[in-house]
Amino acid sequence: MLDIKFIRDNVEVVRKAAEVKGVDFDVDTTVALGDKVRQLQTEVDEGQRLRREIAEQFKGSDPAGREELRARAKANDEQLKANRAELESSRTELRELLLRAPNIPWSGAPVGDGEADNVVIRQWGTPREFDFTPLDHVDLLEKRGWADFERARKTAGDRAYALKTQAVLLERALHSLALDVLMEQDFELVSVPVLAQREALVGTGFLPGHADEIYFLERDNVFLAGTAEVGLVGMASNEVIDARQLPKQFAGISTCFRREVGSAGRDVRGLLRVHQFEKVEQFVICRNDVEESARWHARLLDTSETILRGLELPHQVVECSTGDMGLGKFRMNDINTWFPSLDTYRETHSCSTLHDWQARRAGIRYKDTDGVIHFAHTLNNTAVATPRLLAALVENHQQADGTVAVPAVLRPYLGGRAIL
RNA sequence: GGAGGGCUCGCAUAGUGGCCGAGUGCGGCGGUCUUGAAAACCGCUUCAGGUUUACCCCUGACGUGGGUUCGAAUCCCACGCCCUCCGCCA
Repeated sequence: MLDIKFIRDNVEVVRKAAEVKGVDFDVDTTVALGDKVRQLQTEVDEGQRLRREIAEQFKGSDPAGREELRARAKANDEQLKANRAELESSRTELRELLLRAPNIPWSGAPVGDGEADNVVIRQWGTPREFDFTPLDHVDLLEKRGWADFERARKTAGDRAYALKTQAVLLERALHSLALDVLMEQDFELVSVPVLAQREALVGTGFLPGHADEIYFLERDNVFLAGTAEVGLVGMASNEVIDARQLPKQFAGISTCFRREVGSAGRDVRGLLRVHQFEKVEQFVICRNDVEESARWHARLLDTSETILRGLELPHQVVECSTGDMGLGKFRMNDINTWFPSLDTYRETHSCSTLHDWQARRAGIRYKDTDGVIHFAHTLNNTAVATPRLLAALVENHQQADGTVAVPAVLRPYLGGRAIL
């Protein structure tokens, strides 16, 4: 969400942002509606002032005066009621528009329509040369008895999976590693609720606009969150934080649910794209300062890269283009990890800076040392998301006999074993 | 699911139709005093919208929404949430 005042003062900047992000946003209508709301607000304020004035005169008036005051109050109330109703509907309409206002993207982001325009900005490691024919993760996991897809589908339907035996431990090891790395960096560990009310999803920016991608439990009027970010934003929402408590760093761990309707038929094999997965998410609330949030962006990205280096997984960091980054992002960097079976890098992490776009929706504010209240900046990045990363791990570290070499950083979580 | 109690300024509370956007205590912030600290004393201490360079000023909010009234924290209705007990349950 953008401030209506900002839009009013930066019409062309906003228009341009909508254009490069490929989103439909009517700047002129929004500004006009904003002016209308302002006008109505002034009228309502005046009507209410008059109402008060009449009430105050009432006590000191004689019976005839009181009759007159009653009549004046009645006439004023009718006008006031009409204005109020119009103000409320206009406000609602304005908010609907503002919720679809694009954040202004970073000037360094490649301008383009989508993923194809993303640019690789750095790379770590080189894809391994196998001296045997490597299996893809599905074959490998099934060969070892580490996953059962077919039976899982009996329960959960398409894209379902069940991890078994060593894969269960390996998945937990990945999350434990992520939590430990983040804890060392003073992130507060939070296991967040995954049931989310509509407001929490509006606050994060997933609604309106991405309703199709989110599971909704109609009977209870709740959604299933697609990321711990929802829970973390929800927990911070509508609060004023003491500036001295910033930055707030959270490591949110949760199960994540995604309908994947837009990707029907894509990545249907194995663990690449599933409806339910486990993720440790980095989330930061910091001051409304573009330099500070830029530093945090770099740091969140570095933490994920560090984890991947520790896991000895070749990966690329990508600068996402304006068309790929989404409505609310200022800047987005994906990390794509090498998948031998696909002969390509696939997204395993996504690091985003939202400036105050999200904080404004969710009402995340802080009181500065001078007493002024500001909307905060928020950022998020994946630390570890399984089973996709698990699939990359077993594919990259498989050996000819079907065993999997365990990177040194994971061994402490697996009883010291070097091979599974 | 059943029964009862409750929702007021960070916390605890006062306030049953105008003198209440709201008192008191605690906490927090600033100051006086002090070598420093504590104590004591003084002052400040919710958020949002409009207007404004700023100050000021105006308006709204006592869980939410409606109603009664010239006037509602206070009366009425509906809803939400919290707590306690019973039942069920990981």
